[in-house]
Amino acid sequence: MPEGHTTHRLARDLTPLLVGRAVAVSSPQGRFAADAALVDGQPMVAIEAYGKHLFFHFASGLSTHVHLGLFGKFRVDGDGLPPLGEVRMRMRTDLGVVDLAGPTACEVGPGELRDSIVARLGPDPLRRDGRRADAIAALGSTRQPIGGALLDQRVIAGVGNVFRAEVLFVHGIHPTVRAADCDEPVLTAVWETLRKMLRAGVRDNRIITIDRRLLPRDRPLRRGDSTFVYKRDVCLRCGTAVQTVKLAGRPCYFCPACQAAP
DNA sequence: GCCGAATGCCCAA
DNA sequence: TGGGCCTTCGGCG
Repeated sequence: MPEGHTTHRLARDLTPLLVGRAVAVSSPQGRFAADAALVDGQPMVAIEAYGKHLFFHFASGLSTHVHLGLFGKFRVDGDGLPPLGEVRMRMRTDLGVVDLAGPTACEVGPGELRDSIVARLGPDPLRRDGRRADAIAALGSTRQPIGGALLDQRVIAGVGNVFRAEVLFVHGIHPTVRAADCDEPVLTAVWETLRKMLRAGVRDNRIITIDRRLLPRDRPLRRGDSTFVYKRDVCLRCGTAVQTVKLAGRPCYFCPACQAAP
């Protein structure tokens, strides 16, 4: 379930297990073996989340960069679950074992690696240094439709296909509206809603974007309802058939009744 | 067993 | 813009 909230939650959860301890790093599956050797046994000094990227910083100045992609998963041992699959990276401390399977990226590099990755990212609404003004400037100066711009990690880091659809729904914005044509107060509100949604995602460790205050009082909620439009057949608020439009190469769900066409 | 889809993204044309 | 890659899982034979 990797959007930006996932990395921040992982940073939070893994910190007490790994940070301040010597970490044995290995690659049972093998593909990460050469890189693992570069940091094996070193003390970890910090875990950093930036958008959908994770950095495990070691005392030597080297860091492991991880991007989960669509399928990557971490697992902490001790819960007796079935095997995770091919374990690309294993980190072991005196407190336990952390396994990583299926990442898009898992590599060790110097501080410059981290900096070059971060340089490609826009502000992260979950970080203290995530500047709203930077996001608004980027949205205001792109020719992209807002539904495309929101998936662009150079504009805002950490937004994925669920949050883009849901935030546009909340503000009644049709995904094909040009970002630059939205008024600044609207873009400001979009940023603030994303921040709220992402924070809730960190708290809940899953994406639940629905807000009862935005629904008719008599609208029944079913068990499992977690979004207004994302991957739904009908709009949670009004029942109109949900449509999709391909933006940034991926289907963007929207309600044609609640989100007025441009 | 095979196929397609899935909260992502890179790269070649 | 399309294909490839990372992996799992459910639906369909």
